[in-house]
Amino acid sequence: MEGLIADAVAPVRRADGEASRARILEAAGRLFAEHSFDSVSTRRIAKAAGANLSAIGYHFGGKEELYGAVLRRLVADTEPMIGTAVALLESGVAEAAGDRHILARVMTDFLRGLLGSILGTERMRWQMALMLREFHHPSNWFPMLLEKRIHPLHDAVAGLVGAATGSPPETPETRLKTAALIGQCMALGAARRVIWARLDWDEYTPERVDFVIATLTPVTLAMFGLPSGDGGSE
Amino acid sequence: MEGLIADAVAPVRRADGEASRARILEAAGRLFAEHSFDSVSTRRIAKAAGANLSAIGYHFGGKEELYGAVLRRLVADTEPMIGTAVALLESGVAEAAGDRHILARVMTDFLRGLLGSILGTERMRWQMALMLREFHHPSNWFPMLLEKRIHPLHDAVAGLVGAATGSPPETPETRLKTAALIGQCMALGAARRVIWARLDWDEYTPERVDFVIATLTPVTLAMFGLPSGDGGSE
DNA sequence: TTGTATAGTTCAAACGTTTGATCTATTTAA
DNA sequence: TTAAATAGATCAAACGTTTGAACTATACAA
Repeated sequence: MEGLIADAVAPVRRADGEASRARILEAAGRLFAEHSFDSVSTRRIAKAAGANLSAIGYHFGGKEELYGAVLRRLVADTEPMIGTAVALLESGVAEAAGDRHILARVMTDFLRGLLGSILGTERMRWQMALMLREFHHPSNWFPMLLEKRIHPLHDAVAGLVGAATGSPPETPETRLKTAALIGQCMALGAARRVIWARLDWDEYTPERVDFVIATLTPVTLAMFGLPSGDGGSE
Repeated sequence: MEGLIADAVAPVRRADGEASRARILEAAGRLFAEHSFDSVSTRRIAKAAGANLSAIGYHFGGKEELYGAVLRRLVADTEPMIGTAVALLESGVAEAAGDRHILARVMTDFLRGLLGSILGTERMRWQMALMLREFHHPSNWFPMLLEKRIHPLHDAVAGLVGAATGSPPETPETRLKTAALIGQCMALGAARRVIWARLDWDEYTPERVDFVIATLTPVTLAMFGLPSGDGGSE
């Protein structure tokens, strides 16, 4: 306190401290996604993380703050994927300049990226479950998710949908179609057990994810009147 | 006990017994849908139902059995709607005999019925939330839901999708497209808070539900190459 | 090189509360 | 009198949180 300006106070920190904090964050994320906030006890998180119960209070302050840290971590984790998807959408729509074949390719690439992530990546899968739970039962952090994840992605996709339907991106109709498109993709992840039951699957293998993408891309293109890759008249 | 065959044993029951049982079932359904099974305490259910705590044990046996009764009630409640939807789909597809304008009308009617129920009916809304929770975190009653609700509806819709795409209804492709179609409708209910945020709404009024149906019906018809009502070439 | 102080971290134990379940009256209508 | 139904009390277990004592690694003075 009495020191003037301690130069670069040195974030020394014991190695184990940061590691156990990370393990708790990871275990809490998976558990909060699989079950709900109230259903998961701090003891269970601590046991799953191989950490002591009091480490939760020590590192995060309490259960609520731990949940907030999980959501902030989710936003940070999905930043690269969402960021590049948004960038590709915006540049693709601009580059297309109305060319429906280019728009179709942009849509195809977007679908492959989104569905591949939602269905294929194990980490993305439970993070998506966490977001869906926030949609249904918003917590104090829902506005943050809305601002940092939902709005940017929907705005970018609305640009594509607007270009494909010839409407401004900000109209209610375009926004609704956009939400239906993204919602359809998330539904394939959320209702995956139903899909597995219908197709006699027991998991999403990479081949099956490819099959989903290959099957649904043409119908999604058709939704917006975009030409499919195979034939395609202007 | 000593009576021979007590004629029509008479479901005499005290008047209040059946009523409080029903109130508990109703309150438990709403609470289980809004929160999760573990998050809702029997005390909270009893208070919400205006019943005594021991009435749960008396009428249902315990919390687990109460949850099962809620799901069985859900199946019974949705029987009329699902039943008529399935019947209309099957007779409509048969009647169409390949006529794409008739198929378009069948699809339009189906969408109006399903979206109207999912988005418009307050009761249907939380029952849908219950089913979505079962999809993500199946309980012992998930197979029952699958058999009585999912498979019948999906089979009927697959008949329509198959007729529209010219494929047999039982192919993996048709079943996947069917799941995507139904999933899209359920997503509009599950992610309703996101949609409200995007469209600056705070609830689903009947007019807004009509707007959703009017906006999404044409794109859904386009998904399967069915003619929209306005123009529509054969 | 020592000894001591300090900050970071882990740990077992205990806190007061709430959980689902159960039990014993008590009330009510037939 | 009888059986259905409610009310209130009680139980062990689990809940989130807090505590104080340990342990570890660094910082500083001798």
